[in-house]
Amino acid sequence: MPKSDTHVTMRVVNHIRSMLETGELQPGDRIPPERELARKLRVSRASLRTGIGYLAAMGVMDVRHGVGTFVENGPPEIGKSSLGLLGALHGFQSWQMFETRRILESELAALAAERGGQQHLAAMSEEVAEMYATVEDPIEYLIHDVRFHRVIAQASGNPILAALMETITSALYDERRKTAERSRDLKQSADLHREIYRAIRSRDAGEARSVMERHLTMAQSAQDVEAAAPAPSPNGRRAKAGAGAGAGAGKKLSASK
Amino acid sequence: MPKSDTHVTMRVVNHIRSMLETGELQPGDRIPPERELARKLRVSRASLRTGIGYLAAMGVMDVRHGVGTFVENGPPEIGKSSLGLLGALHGFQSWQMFETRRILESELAALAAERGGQQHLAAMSEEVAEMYATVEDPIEYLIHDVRFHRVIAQASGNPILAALMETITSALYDERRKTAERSRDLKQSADLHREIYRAIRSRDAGEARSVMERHLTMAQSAQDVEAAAPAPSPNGRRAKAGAGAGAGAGKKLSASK
DNA sequence: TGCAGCGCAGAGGTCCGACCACTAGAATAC
DNA sequence: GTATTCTAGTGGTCGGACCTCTGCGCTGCA
Repeated sequence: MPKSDTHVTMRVVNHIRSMLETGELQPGDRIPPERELARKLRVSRASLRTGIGYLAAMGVMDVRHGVGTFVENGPPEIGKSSLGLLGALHGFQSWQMFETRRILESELAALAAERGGQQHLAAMSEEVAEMYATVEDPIEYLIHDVRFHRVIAQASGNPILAALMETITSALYDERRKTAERSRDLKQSADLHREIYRAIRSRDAGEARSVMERHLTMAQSAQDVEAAAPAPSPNGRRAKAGAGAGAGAGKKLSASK
Repeated sequence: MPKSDTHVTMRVVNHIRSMLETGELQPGDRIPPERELARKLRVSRASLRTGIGYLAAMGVMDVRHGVGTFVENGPPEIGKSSLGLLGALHGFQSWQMFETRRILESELAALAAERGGQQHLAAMSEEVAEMYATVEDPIEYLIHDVRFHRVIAQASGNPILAALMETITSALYDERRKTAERSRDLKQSADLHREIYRAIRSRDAGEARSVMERHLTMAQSAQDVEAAAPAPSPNGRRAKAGAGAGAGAGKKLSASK
């Protein structure tokens, strides 16, 4: 962190922070224009922008060119866009991301079984049905797959865990999407999701956890196999394979919103 | 985030990013002075600083006033300083953080039991001994407590999980420190840590997981009690404000650097 | 009346050039 | 030899000009 409490830019961050804590600023709210706010806080516009940029980088603010700056409204995200950079820097491996995901989601499923409400169960059921309906369309299938897992995260009642899962998942998303196009056995995958749903519905936390773990373990090995296999000719994209000493982990994950 | 590929500031981020991926920049390396780099990239110094600020906010760069800008060298950190802001924004609850920590650390302990090396076991043993030696000094004890958990995280062999744990832990650190001063039963705590160590040493993943979970559950309830009972300063809101001129998220905790 | 298009106002994005503040190491004084 | 001061270099802040984007009211044609 390049800031301390003596830095001018920190004055901005602290100001916004306190406004957040006192509820003076609510999610979705718009903050005053930069020029105006800068005058009010007695800082230059440049410094103000530094502070806002810091907050934006952390997913607290949402800056829209030509429109204004708003307090982030969507679900919490923790370092979502940073994982790619960090991965390149520290050489995160694909298996480490999968392992993390497996752990998080397994516990998420267990918690969902304990705390999930009717609306969550209904949403899960819906997504499972959609998965069965799209077993022939990998792209569409993936959408419902992601949504299913997201509902579970919400059902867990722990937004922090949900945010962490979202972080990992989005980093893995690009790779998943590449292999998704040639996925097989979506029927089998849908069956597993259905099993997870049933375990959660019957409030069986242990079962939910173990089935989720089985599902993700299978998904990982499936993807490993498909990623290692030579990329099909019609698809120009090259599977990443094991690059030598380079960072072998998440490369390009979307940073746009 | 507020950037897309057309933005000038993104050119900076992408440039650094690619230098990271190709290994042209290594952790600890210093990047050229702002004025020079700005000229080289054909962007203004202001834009360059915006990009660097973005990277710094994510823990990729380390900017030191009067010295230079470096590629972060220490262990990976994911959104460490952001959790406080996000918490204020989305209203994270203390129990949610504890729950997350319990889950992460339990699995971390299990993985450490499976993969921990001799050096990790030695370090754990060391910290346990130090804990016993400082049962009368809560402040000192806490240092070794934190270090013990950190060693386990390293021993897990999964830097992503370790980084997530660090994120949660540092967010809890402030509260922990406050109650630490009036902690009792440190002997009992040390005993539990010793149990964890022994489980890991004997490669008993299940035992390590369950003891760790027990430890953290106890720690949570202990802190809840202590935080609720003696309230020197009655403020209705979450403990956070107060003391120093600058609150800020967890800062002085890192060991290396 | 309907609506496609123009144009303006306001917001963020970029740039410049000057100056301030901090750090580390060299130069100096004791 | 050690303590102090000076200085070069680097990030931090400033303010003010100008660019670009977005939203929306106004215009003008069908």
